[in-house]
Amino acid sequence: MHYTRDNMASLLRSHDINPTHQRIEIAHALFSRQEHLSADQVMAIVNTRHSETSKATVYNTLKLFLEKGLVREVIVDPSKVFYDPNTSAHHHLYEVDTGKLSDIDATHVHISGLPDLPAGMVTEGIDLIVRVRRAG
Amino acid sequence: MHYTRDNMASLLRSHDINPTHQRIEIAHALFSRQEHLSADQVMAIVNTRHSETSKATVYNTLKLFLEKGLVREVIVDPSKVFYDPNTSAHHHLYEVDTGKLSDIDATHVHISGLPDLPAGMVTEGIDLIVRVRRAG
DNA sequence: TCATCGATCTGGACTTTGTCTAATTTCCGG
DNA sequence: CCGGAAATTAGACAAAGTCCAGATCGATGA
Ligand SMILES: [Mn+2]
Ligand SMILES: [Mn+2]
Ligand SMILES: [Zn+2]
Ligand SMILES: [Zn+2]
Repeated sequence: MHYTRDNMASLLRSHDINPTHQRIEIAHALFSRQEHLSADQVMAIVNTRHSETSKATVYNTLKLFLEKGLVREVIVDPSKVFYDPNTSAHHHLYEVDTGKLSDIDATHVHISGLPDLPAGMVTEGIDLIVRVRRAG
Repeated sequence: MHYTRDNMASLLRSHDINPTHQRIEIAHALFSRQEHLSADQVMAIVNTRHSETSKATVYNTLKLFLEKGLVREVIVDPSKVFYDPNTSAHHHLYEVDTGKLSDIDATHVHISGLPDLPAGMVTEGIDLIVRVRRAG
């Protein structure tokens, strides 16, 4: 599977998102890299060649992608949100010095002993973040 | 154990923090409530009677408490950091609709199968956040 | 008591991230 | 082509947090 802009259009349609030029570029930025990007980083990538997409559209589009389940939010840095094209169950390793964020496959990770949820509540997600730093 | 201001002064000294009026008030706000508070909330509590403590001091003091290990940061809401007077190992339950944050005792929670850390890295902490919302 | 001086506190300017809105542009069916 | 809905835009705005130069505090010792 190649992350062409045509494939991005199909991906968007399959998530019930009308594929526009800007949405395709933003999806392409995220999916072709398979990295965790902030809104600012997406903005910079999308506007490298020439300015094409406004700040408002970048924020609106990322929120739309999130609602439609195309991407996931990662809240780990107190100053900005990261958007994650990987929506399969996984956890995160965060290097606090550098801000580098990487995935931890969830298939071998087991979490047990969590208490029952409060009545009438349903789990939206379980985020596990391993914060690491250089030894010394 | 009563959370008097005198006890706050001792607590601060035991963490190598010079106990000033402002620091005692801020510590008292956190420890007497045993709640997760944002900087803004601390500011409001400390200045209820009459304005005593500036924004800069609230932020500086919370950062100092964090460095000295007196409180812990909880990063769960994309728009603000929460400060936690409970520094024992525990996890968090976050109600995404209301913003309500509560503790999950870690003694019965087991996490297994995490991969080895990258070489030269040491764990600073493992944050487990259960995000919940109203069913329906 | 009083002067001194390092530590602390302060107002307010500034930055960054994100939101909002009214106006414009694009897209598409008829 | 035309009309309307959907999408995009610039830029004003808001909230959280940082920074700094100057004011203040409070322990010390003359
Ligand atoms: Mn282009
Ligand atoms: Mn008071
Ligand atoms: Zn990820
Ligand atoms: Zn807690």
